[in-house]
Amino acid sequence: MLGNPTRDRLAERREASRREIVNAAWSIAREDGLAAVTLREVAARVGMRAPSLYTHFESRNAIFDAMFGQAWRDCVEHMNANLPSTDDLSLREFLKWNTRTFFEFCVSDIARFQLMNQRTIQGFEPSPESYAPSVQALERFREELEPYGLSRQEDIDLYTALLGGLIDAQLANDPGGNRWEKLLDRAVDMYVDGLDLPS
Amino acid sequence: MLGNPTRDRLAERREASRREIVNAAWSIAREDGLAAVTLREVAARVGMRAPSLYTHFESRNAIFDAMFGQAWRDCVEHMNANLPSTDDLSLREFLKWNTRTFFEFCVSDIARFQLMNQRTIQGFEPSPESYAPSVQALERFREELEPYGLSRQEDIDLYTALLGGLIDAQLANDPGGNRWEKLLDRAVDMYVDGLDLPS
DNA sequence: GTCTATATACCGATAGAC
DNA sequence: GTCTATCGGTATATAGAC
Repeated sequence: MLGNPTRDRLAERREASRREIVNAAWSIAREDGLAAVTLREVAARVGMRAPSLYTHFESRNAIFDAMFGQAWRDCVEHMNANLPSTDDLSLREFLKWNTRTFFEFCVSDIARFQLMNQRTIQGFEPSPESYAPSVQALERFREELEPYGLSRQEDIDLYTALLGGLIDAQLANDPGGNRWEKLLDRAVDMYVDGLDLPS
Repeated sequence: MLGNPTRDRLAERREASRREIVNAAWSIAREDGLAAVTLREVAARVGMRAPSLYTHFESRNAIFDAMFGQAWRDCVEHMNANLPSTDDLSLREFLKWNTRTFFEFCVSDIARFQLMNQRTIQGFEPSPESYAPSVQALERFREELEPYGLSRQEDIDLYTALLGGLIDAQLANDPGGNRWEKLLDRAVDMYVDGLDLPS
């Protein structure tokens, strides 16, 4: 039955409705936080009543699940869209690029960051499908570090803690500012200088 | 009227009730998270009905406020109780002590850490009185760094981001484990080596 | 696919008796 | 100071008409 035009149109409309619902959920989350994403409010923004959402999502958490997957796909896309012009970077230069690009993606949308990296919605666990893009992003990062000889788990753990700490501090203590953003290059220099890479 | 024995006993009983309520709230938070701290559940654990709590606290957030203040007072106390045996420490040694001691305090109680350092309860803002101990803790930390010549805001910001990132990573990705705990000394070495202190 | 109506289960907070 | 009773609101989710 693949290629049946009627079914294609139906599938398209169905997918469009899901997209519209997810977009409405994002707009609420950005304005009033993730907790404010209620079925009533989402439905109101797409011109529906709350129960109608169950036609498109099986639960409220299923909406968060779609948002979670999209956030990480967007993150990968954002990294791809901002690749350095040359691929002949030193480790230091690569990490500075990675740090700044990921930092800016996270800081530009607090609600998205909370959904991606914190556990702010109780009872929500991303499904394996939605979790996949985040695993892919981390795996790709590891592969990019490999040529530099940076493959020890402790080295990578220290970097992720440092990067996460900078993002957290910026969002928690100076949202909209640049108090920690301006420390990014220095932080990477400090990190790289402290590395003891295997020959 | 100070020293009136009747009034003293009443004040003591009143304070004991408040303590009991706060303790019940902590036990709920540790077991099921901060969001599970409802007036009904707190009341049940102290053998009351929910409305009776209003005799001791003017609102649910007032309970969180008391918890917030207590958490930071306990933090200061924990740091004091674990002071190094000698006060003749190098900056490196001092920061290693500070990092480990604060890290262990935070990691030992996730709910408390979330209340202290994250914004997980919407609509809750600590009162000035409850906020005071946290300001005091940070101010004291700055004073302890001063003799080492470490007083630039960027230097301190980088340290707080690093420390917070390590704690966050530990709690989020390896709760109960030591994957980031074992990186603490290395992180401080990296940080101190990267400092450029003014003569 | 969307609706109305409702089920079910909570929540924080208040009034007023005792 | 604690209680019962309740207010007024929230939420997710389901049943069944259209």
